[in-house]
Amino acid sequence: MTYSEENYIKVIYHLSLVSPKGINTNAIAGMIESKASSVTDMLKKLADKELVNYQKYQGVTLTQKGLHAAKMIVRKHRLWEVFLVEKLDFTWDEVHDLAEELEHIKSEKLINRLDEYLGFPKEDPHGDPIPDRYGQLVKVDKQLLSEILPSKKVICLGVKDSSPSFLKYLDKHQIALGSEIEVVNKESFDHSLSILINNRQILISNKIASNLYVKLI
Amino acid sequence: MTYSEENYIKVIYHLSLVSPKGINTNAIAGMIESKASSVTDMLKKLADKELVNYQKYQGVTLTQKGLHAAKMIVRKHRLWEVFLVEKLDFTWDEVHDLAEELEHIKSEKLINRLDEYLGFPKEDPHGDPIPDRYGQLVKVDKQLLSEILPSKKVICLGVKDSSPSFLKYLDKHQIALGSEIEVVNKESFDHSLSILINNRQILISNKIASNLYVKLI
DNA sequence: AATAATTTTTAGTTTTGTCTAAATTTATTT
DNA sequence: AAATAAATTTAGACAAAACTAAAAATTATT
Ligand SMILES: [Mn+2]
Ligand SMILES: [Mn+2]
Ligand SMILES: [Mn+2]
Ligand SMILES: [Mn+2]
Repeated sequence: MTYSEENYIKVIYHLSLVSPKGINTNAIAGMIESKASSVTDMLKKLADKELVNYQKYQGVTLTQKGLHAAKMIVRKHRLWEVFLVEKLDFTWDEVHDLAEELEHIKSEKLINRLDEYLGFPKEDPHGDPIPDRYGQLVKVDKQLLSEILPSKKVICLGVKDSSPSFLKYLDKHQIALGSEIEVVNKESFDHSLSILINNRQILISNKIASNLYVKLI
Repeated sequence: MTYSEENYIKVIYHLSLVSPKGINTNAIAGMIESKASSVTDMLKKLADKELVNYQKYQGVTLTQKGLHAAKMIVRKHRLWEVFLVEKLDFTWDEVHDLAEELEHIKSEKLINRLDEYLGFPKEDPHGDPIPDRYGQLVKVDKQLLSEILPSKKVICLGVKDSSPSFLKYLDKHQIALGSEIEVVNKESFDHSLSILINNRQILISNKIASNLYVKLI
């Protein structure tokens, strides 16, 4: 598999988690920052290699083989992110782009050794699950903070958006994975939230709240 | 710089160390396992980017810019090799091919953090020097074992050939970096050597001896 | 100095992955 | 059910990096 093929497979995988039916050409083009015609070309190639099920105009799904390949790329991406944060002291907003490169290094042995070296982590620095060497992953039950009712207490488990700007916002407000948050009030007009975190009460917008994964304590 | 351009620059650098005059098209083609015509095409491109000095039929040399780029690639290659051996328990015969991939990961910050994490090593697992972040490298005075006179004692510093087959040969005969070797006898007919290592006397061919770097104790 | 051998370059293709523009299919409105 | 809009595919082109075969330049040999 080429670098480019791997990126397509990974994007189709991520889109499949959100909408389990056939994935649109345009959705893929959007994620990969290319044009629909380029996507069509690639889908034919991936179908030839039996990595995707593709029929003209009908969208695309991963085959078993494609799904496994995708999980292995995600595994590599997330293990490298853990390495960068845990061992090389990178911050959680710095690692994604680097992992985009590192995820294409082709060696099962390397990634399994890295996994072992890191102590077989189950989650990456953004709270996303890391598939094991067989593609198995632990699905933790999480909700978006925006869905939590007032007076409930939650613990922060992960982020939906892992862009540097969002992560830096969280750092600034001292919201980290593991933080305890109490929803004090929900504003019905704009769906903003008053939350209690680290004994301080702060106001966050709905956009923030709908990008934070939490679970009830 | 593309993956391929980086490989060419690195090969020209390695060839320059052996013969400091202009590097031949064919020599490059041999190292990179491509054809002379492909090399000519690439040399034009590298000259456009001011990474090499190139004039038709006159061979090629690295510019200052090209030399620095080459050293940074070699730095990355060798630091990754150290990482794989020191942290992930790879053997010295397993790491070269992996480092060929890892050396293309583009991040100064990553490589400088890795350098720090590894304790700023001066040499890679094969005894080759690691350029620092400015391209500076410590040149250790070493000779080939084949040039050592009988009855002299040396310490093993590195390998010239770092192919898995040669490295495995050394492992099998318990010759490692740091090993003490005494040259007992040199056979004038085939230039093979009798050496004393780990209190055992063994016979090694000239080919082996001329791929082992040593220094007199 | 002329010829032969070797090396290097040029010319013309190929493959991969991308693009634009046009054509086709599917979905949405009127 | 047409007509219109949107999504998707096809056709044709291009750049990167490789190739083969032929031409040109350099080097070695007679
Ligand atoms: Mn990431
Ligand atoms: Mn992540
Ligand atoms: Mn190496
Ligand atoms: Mn090495």
